Amino acid sequence: MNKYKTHNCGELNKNNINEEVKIAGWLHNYRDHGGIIFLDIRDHYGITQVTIPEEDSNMKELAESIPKESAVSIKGIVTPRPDNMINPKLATGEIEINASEINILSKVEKELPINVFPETEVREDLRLQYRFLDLRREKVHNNIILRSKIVSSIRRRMTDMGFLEITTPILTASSPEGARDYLVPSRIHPGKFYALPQAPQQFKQLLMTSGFDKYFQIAPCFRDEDARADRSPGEFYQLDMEMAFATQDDIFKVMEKLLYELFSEFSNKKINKAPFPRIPFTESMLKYGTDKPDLRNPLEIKDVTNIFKKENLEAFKNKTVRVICAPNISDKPRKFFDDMIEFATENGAKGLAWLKVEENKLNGPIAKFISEEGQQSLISETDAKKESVMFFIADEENIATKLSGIIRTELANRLNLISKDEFIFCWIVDFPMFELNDEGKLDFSHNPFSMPQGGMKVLEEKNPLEILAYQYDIVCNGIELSSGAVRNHEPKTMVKAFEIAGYTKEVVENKFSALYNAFHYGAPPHAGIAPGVDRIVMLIADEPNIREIIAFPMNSKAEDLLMHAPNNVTAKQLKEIHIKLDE
RNA sequence: GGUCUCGUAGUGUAGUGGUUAACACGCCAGUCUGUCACACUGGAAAUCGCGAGUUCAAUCCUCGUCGGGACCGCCA
Repeated sequence: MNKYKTHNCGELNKNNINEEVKIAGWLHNYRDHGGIIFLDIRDHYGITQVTIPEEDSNMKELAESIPKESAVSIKGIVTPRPDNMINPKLATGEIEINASEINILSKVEKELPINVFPETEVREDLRLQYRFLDLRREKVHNNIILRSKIVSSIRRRMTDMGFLEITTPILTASSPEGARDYLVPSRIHPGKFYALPQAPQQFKQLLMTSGFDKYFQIAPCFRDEDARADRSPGEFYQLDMEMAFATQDDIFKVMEKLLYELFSEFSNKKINKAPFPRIPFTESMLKYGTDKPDLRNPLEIKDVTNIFKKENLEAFKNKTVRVICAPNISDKPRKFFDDMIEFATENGAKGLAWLKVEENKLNGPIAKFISEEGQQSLISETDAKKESVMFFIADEENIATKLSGIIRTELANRLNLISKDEFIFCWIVDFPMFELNDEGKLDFSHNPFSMPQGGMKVLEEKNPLEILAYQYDIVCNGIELSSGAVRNHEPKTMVKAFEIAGYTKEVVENKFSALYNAFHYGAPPHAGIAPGVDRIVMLIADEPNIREIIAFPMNSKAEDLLMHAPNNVTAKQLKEIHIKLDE
């Protein structure tokens, strides 16, 4: 028999009545009724109520002396609760343990800095500083359990589909592209550094070249970039996967099966079935004003630039004009529209004109500047029904696109148009291979390792800005879970692509020497993707902040308040790794 | 790096140019044999983040500073 317990706190029921048992856990709550004392003992599995026999005054005194959240072990007889005292909220609600022995295993010696129960709100830095107490609280505790189950489900499903989990190095070489690296100084090689991988990108491509057909890994990734509510500073996990002799559709098929089944396993929300909609990048930017659209939002953006070219509206002249038509809101109070205008201007819009749709005409502040023909065109272009309201965004094209997206989301939120019990996945496809950077020079718009659609031929013949890549994102409810791509496995095409982006052959040879070299020895065509595990868990757990689904998260300034990282190291340690501090 | 925002008992909040700084949870003591967010009675607990300024008087107004958070930049 285990020294501390025969059963956990979630499993005893009326089948155990009259058994002598031991449970161990934390003193969750305490109710002293004078004659009778109730102790709630909580462990990872549940809560069991313990009663203290009235006649045993020593035990009563002992029980009264235990501070909440102390660790205890209790021996006693399982007894049925009186019929009218059954607690349906507890799995163990039919029984209680009549204590015969109480052992205090570890006492709480100070006042608790945060309430474990009842679960009141606590400021976040304090929660992180006392994460071991915070994690006892039901909500976060359950999130961590959920995360564990999701991760093991992912492993099982990937393995069942024939993928091999292969781990790749954590100490590797700094890579020139992308995010800032975390550097690790080398002791043996003065002045040289390892880097923590931003992703196992090159390793997984090398694995494909090594003849492994389907690879995956729950991969830790490290990027020295600032945090966001949905983005951990420093480190995060990806479901990294890659397939050899595979096309975009092969990746989509695997991910659609995985994501649909995974989300179905852990959520009761409605999920769209495969195939997920494939939306070309340019279409997404126009219709939704973003490359990560929330398809729960029924509002769509239309381009009406051409209609306004013929109209005499100064403010819209020579601008890109986009319209969002929201149904059944013409009876909203004036304040609703004023607030929307305020929101729009706060986000950088020059204004937000709006028009009510009436019987075959438009009504509102700018209606008099639009011809009857123009009004008809607007109504038919947006397919507007009576009592709709059209919102207009007019600006330089890029800004109009972005603003329309922001306003589309805000309108849907304020009008409560977004269903809370639905997951809608989609693919954004056909990203451009190149774009102009701020200095007006050509650069890779996403991943330099992506295969251009059409291969070497289009690189040689087409206007670079018109070349599309086999580059795709998977998006769910407006959250980008991942980018992926069919990789460029041909050395010559790689060199050409880099040349267009202004890099010499030497750059490819030196900076990506492992891949570039390997690809000369029979690299298979391959493709992959790497959805963020943290974001998947956030979506399923319905948590808006990433710290709620990570056991020991850093704060937004990339500090671990529990372990005090980063911290100072000794002069000796620095000397060994040949580092002099610049102060 | 920038913008916004928050900082008041252990915790979460309220509040005011002059107060005994309020409420809830927690804590301590007491009453109660059936509670399970027990109830009831009483109590302890706050240099109102820190510094400077304005003022007869600052927790409150101003400036600075420190700390937390959100967003922008950044995240191939």
